[in-house]
Amino acid sequence: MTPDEAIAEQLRLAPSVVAETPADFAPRIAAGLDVAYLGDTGRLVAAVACVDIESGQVIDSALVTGTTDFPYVPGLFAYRELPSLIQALAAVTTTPDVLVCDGHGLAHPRRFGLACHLGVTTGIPTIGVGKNSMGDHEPPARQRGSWTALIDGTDEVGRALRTQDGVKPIFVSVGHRIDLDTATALVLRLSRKYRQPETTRAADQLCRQALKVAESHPTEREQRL
DNA sequence: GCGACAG
DNA sequence: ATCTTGTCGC
Repeated sequence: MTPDEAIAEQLRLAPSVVAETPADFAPRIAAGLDVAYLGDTGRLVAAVACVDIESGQVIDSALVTGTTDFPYVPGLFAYRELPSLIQALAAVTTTPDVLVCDGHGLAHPRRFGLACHLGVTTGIPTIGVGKNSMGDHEPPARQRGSWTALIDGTDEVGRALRTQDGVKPIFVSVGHRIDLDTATALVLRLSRKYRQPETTRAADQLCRQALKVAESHPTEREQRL
């Protein structure tokens, strides 16, 4: 698929995002998803970490190695990462109640970031969490839990959320089947001690760990060179 | 036209 | 994302 085709697909899928929380939503397990890359080889590692929301402990996880041919294009992360993330999700034995993804949801130029794509594809309530924003926002108050609106044009596409006192905010947006208030509250709850939620931290750690293993495991073709 | 631009 | 040591602070 070309970038132009990907953009067309995003525009086609964007209307299927549901920004409302199911009536029976009472999440017990949140899954964090992340990807790490091996240089510019196109090889990557995708991780899913299932976290018990109440205790904050990792109860299950999965790792997958894969490759990508799609280039890095801001706004088109899904076409780089989604296939591997779906595989990692399939490899986990636990069924998460909500996904917390590395990257924005509705806080996206076409209102269809990675978190929306992941949510619409899986049907699971999904939240987008980014470390950087594209939209405008006022800095939230210094205290943990304070937030300001994240604006793109005239739309409120997400929130700049302060997860720890005096720490740089993270950016929360709706992925699918959740509302912004619920998403914000859950991300804050998952961010117990650090800037990022435990879900993201756990998935990130798994990826880095796996990267080291992969580096010591050259591909067959690389061995012949 | 030019720069900026989630991971 | 990734390349990278020490260092300032709670």
